[in-house]
Amino acid sequence: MRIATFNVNSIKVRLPLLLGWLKQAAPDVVLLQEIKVETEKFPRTDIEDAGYNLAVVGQKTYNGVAILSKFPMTVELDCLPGSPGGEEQSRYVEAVVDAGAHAVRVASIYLPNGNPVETEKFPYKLGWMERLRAHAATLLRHEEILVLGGDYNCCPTDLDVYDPVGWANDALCRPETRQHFRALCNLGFTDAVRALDPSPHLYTFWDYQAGRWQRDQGLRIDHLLLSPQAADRLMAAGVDKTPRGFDRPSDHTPAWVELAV
DNA sequence: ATGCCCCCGGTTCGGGGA
Repeated sequence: MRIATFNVNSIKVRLPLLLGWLKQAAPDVVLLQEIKVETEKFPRTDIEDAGYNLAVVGQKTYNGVAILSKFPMTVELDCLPGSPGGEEQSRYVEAVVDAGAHAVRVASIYLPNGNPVETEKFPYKLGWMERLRAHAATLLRHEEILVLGGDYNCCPTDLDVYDPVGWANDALCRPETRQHFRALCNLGFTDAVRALDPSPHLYTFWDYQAGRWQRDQGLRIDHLLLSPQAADRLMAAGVDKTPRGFDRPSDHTPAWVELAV
């Protein structure tokens, strides 16, 4: 089973690119972020015609996540548990994919950016990361094949940034952000892409500005975290850079894992 | 040093992204 995560930066604008990529890459499960559309306005039939079942948690203008699956799936959660005042931002959807002999639990995650760090946005991000860690700890007790994938808005180490010094005080690279990400991993998750490829320039995001893509000045912020049961089945993982080079691209490109399921 | 570019809503500009 191949599972990919892709921040599309607007499903409306990216629909042709996404459909072309789905046909070419043929992933079994796709975790989408930043669909930027209300649930009712998601281009459902286009995706279903491409052979995928759908779970959509949208909102107007910002955020929004979805799960595409060639296998039947059951939606389990449409927000991250533990929000103090209810969830107003669509950043989390979780489902169980029924692959016949095995069930695979997946979540599509759009973690808050957190900039500027001197505003309330940064503590909001860290609080969200703490809630994610708490929920992930609960999920691990099920001992399932589990994949938490998405845009984590976190560069785990300096190896994941084209200019670590310049980005040191950014919310994506701050020590607190990295500490929270490590705390999540240290529950027992495997950062699949990094586990199989220690090389630099393993980026998943390149800013539209300043020719960052052309210069390969990117960030690795999209991750697929595997439970021990999923990691034991890890066959391959990587970043598919091709969609970033297409016309009218997202600023992100997909990361993917292949599990022996 | 700053902004570059892109998307959104709904206008020709501001908010947000990372």
